[in-house]
Amino acid sequence: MREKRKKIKEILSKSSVGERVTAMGWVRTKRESKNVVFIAINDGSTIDNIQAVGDTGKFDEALLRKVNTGASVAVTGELVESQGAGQAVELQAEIIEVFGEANPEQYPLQPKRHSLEFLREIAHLRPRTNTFSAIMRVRHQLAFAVHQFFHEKGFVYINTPIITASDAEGAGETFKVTNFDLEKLPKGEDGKIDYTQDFFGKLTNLTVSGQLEGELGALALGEIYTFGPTFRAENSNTTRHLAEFWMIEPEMAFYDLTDNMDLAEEMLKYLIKSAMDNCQSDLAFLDKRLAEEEKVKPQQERSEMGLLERLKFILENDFERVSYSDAIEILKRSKPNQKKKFKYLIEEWGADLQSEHERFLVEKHFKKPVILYNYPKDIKAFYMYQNDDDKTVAAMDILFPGIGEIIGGSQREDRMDKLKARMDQMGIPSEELWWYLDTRKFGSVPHSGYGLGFERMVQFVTGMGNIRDVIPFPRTPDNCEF
RNA sequence: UCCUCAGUAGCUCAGUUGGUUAGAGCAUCUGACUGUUAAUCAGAGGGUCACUGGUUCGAGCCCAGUCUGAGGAGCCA
Repeated sequence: MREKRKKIKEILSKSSVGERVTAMGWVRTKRESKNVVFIAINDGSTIDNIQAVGDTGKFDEALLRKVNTGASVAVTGELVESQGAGQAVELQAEIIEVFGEANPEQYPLQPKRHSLEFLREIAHLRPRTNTFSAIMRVRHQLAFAVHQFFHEKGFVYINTPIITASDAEGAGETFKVTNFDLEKLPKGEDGKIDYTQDFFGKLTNLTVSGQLEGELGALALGEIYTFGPTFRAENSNTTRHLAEFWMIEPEMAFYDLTDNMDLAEEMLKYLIKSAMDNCQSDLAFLDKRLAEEEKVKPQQERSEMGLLERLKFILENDFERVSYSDAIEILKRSKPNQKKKFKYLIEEWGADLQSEHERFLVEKHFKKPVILYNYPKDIKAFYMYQNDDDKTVAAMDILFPGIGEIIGGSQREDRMDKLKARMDQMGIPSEELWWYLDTRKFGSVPHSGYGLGFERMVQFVTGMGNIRDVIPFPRTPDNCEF
């Protein structure tokens, strides 16, 4: 008879020698010699495997033949002190049951190192690897910590719509939402598609940001946040872009830009600390993984700090806060600019900062996270608060080493006349956003908010170089498998 | 979308100046082994050299196109 199943994490941390337990999970490796068989089992509850040991003679040969890498099993037996090195305790197997076999000639995951590119092609199985199960557990911890952080601060979690009609946010290309028969689109007399016949009676798309609706919440509940999926139909093929990603967007009434930066920095540190406190074994594994990956790289490309070191460094240091104008001065005087090493040279105030400039500031100049604020209004969105200098808006971007922009936010323009004027200037149809403008018409208050790309955060904490490896099933141009 | 690089066994890769029958490690299978840690040792099987066309007496290698992947850029979180 088997015992009630215990998770391997519990067995390894809470069970004591002499206890009879049942572990269930997937076989990582089986090592067999004449008299003894060792089975490493993992159930996803922890990065660590439990080693089951069995006397070969006690088990049916046909049964043992089914116990291969990838097979799912239940093993019952006494927890004993391990005779071998590598683990403190092991399971002395009395009963071995096989739930599902995994044909070793066909099962793609071998007990060896696989490339991340190969694992991406088998995304349905990759959570069974050490690396991906560790990433997924850290991802969970970070998501949980997001809710915990805002909850502790009295923020209200609101769900903003995923289908929206406003096309005015200007945050990139959208995916259309329709129930039209695409083979037979209804057309008006002018030959254009007649959206009044569509499901919502107008053109709709998947959300590119919950911010505008989030502001509505903040201007009633005080402090809110959203945490939901976001969709961008940009044809971006980079290590930090997805067509479908998760974004955290807090929005706070009575916060100015400084309050906004303070909150963002505190939140990022809270999330990192939460992962470090609760995912020690996973982060230790990822730290080692990254170190091994770096070893192969040429000296120049190696990062100065290991993963854990880097995370600790973030916790212990204040982010550098630099105005856009100061950043431009620093860049102008910088070596790569003087020696014309930048692809885009910084010549005058007003230039948009390219990745190479952001990387220089974060990775070379300050060597720590940087918050850039007060950007030229012409390179930023219509809803940002217009500063008195008439040139800049109260925007802020938080830049992280290796990731680039992890947070983008601003104090919002709360003055109706200023907002309306800016919308007209930038060609944003204010009729469509009548509900947004209403919040400025009735009881407007200073308020701020920002957006955190969740996957970029997971990337930073896990040390993964490609954003496609920190989401279970990545959606990118030309790829919607699984 | 643009630029660069790559595609050879299930996986990771080597393959010389274009020259006979395409190689290794791991994985798999068979056997050996009294406690292994990605076990070890011996042997075996495994290939549309991404695809299409071209050059050549001869192409994995050269040329053109296509597809796929990666890195970078732009866009951004």
